[in-house]
Amino acid sequence: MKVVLPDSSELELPDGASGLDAARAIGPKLARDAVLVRANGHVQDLRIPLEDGQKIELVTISHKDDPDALYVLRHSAAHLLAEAAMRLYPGVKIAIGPPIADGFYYDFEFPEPIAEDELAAIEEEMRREIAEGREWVRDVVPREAAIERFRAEEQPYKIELAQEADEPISLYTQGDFTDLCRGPHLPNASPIKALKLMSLAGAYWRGDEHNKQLTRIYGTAFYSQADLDAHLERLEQARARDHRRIGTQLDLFHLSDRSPGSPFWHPKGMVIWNALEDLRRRENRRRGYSEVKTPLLYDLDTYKTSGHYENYEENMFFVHSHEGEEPMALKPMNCPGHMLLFGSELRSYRDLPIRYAESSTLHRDERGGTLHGLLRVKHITQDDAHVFVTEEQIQEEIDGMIDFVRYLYDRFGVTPRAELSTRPEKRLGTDEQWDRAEAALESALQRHGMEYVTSPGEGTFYGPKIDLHMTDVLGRSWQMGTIQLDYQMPMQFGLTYMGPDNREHSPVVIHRALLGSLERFIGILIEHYAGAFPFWLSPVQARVIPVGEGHREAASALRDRLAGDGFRIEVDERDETLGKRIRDAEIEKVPFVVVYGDRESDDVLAVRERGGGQSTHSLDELVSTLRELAAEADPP
RNA sequence: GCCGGAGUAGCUCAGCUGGUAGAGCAGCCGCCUUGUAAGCGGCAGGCCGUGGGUUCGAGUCCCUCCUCCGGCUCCA
Repeated sequence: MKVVLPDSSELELPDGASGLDAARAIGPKLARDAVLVRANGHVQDLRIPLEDGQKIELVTISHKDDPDALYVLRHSAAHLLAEAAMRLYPGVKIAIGPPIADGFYYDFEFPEPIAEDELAAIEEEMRREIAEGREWVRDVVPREAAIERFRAEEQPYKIELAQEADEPISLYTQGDFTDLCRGPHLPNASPIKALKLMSLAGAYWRGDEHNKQLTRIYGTAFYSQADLDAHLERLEQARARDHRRIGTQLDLFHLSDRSPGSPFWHPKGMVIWNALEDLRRRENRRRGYSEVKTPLLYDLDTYKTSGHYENYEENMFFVHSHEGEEPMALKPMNCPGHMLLFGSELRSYRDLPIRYAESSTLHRDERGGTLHGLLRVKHITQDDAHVFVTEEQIQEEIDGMIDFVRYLYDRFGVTPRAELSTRPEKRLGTDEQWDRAEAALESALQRHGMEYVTSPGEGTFYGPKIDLHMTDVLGRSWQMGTIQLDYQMPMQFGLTYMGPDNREHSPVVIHRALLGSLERFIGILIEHYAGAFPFWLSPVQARVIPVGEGHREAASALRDRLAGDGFRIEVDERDETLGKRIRDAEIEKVPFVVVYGDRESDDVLAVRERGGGQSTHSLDELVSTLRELAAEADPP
């Protein structure tokens, strides 16, 4: 048979030859260094027979940054981990151990719980395995043989997996350890030049909290120690951008045991908060939204009608009044209030769409262990709105919202990942309604050139939705905005409008938060900018530093002049050296520093930009520069 | 909620196997009078998260609870 190499040349091989055979046919070095083969673009174990006419590409240890090469390396490292665990902890049950974005993990059920300081010994054992020259042997066996084998080894999780795996079942053996595995794997362990076990965590079998909790060991591996070092360095740098750290450093907010999950916003943090509120309010007004304010507390009947009492009760705060028997509950969402508001008057089709916007505070009693800085809080402020439309208006309305999304996120130079979630199996409404609703969402995404992934079946029971996601500095994905079509809640509240046919119709409601929660959005922004906010968002936009005591008056006058133009200006007249005050301004990421001494006047100002660039400008020039930058808040 | 880790000065962190708490930065007070990323000296600052236990003695060991961190689950 023949296979085609990347340079389009053909290689003649005996029938049944594997990727490894192909490598050997080309040269001994390639045979030694190859880690996997891509056959017609698909990652494949080197031991699997190639097929006639396949285009093959041999990937070697020199492709150390190739995602597939790292994947195989880490997958094999996971098997070494399992082998080490089996040797050090007799009786351990092994579950699954895949490679992941930055490494790998393996889930175990240990006879006794293990502690983090035991990882070092396991890691040492893994190194020993590598030093001993582990090789992987691939076997393909019938299901029953695999089950029999794992039954003999008393590995219940593997038995369960073998019962479900597609036949034929492949097994990989290294040393005296055999694992049920799809592969591919390295031919041998020698390419694993650097590895590190990172952490220990609990993880439920099959990701279901009703199942037993297993112990997960996370690790990572690379083709070189330098790559591992670089990876650890990247993690360290990411920690420096963590919004929790920057929030403290820049005096933006703090969190307290006195009210877990509820940030205390400091004056400087409030500047950013208010800038976002201004943006939200101004754009809402431009786009036909009406701002409303609805109560924070409602009686239980309201939540029973909305369905929250039944479906969301464990996340709600209940409060007792001295009056009345039943508790009230703090709203976890604005929708019930907006339903009641809509229902408070008789509505005509001529009134629609009605767009209620509100950014009041929501409270959600999140499960312990899930809170995270500003990114997961109990005190939530959304740029929320509920839009009541007729079915015919859905398309246009969604289209406007996607345009709105683009406008908002472009302000910050970020691109959220959009996810379209379509009809789940359990759902309300007719197929025709779902067809139209999904089409409306999809076509709006397409029209605005938004990239998106579709998640079939992930919509809510009451309608499809578009979610917007962003990634934090630790690589975790967070939901930001959401646009959800809802046919049900208006009906639950008995909402109607009078149609042109003089009959009552149910409106469709679109739940929509575009930035999502302001808390979360600001958290992501802090990390995105690493605290160096663009001028229009900067808590302090310029700091004036008088060189000596004699310049304080002039510096204050300059501050007053610029503040009078609406800029946020401080004077740093502390009794510190100029160098120290410059340094502090840099650390605080102040966009402009104006040094004022004997050489300066209104005609000649010494302006230092964040990062170090220096220039001289007249006051008028400076003001017009600042004006231009401030206008970024509201571009045409 | 679950697994693992951790709570020491405003912040970042030391404090080995139990013997009465320490640094840097910040703060305050002086000196210096500053020209583009840390001038010098001094002072003050702690219920060692909470409650209990072991011990002659607990920041240190054990238990409870709270909170935080990394995961898992959850996240209309």
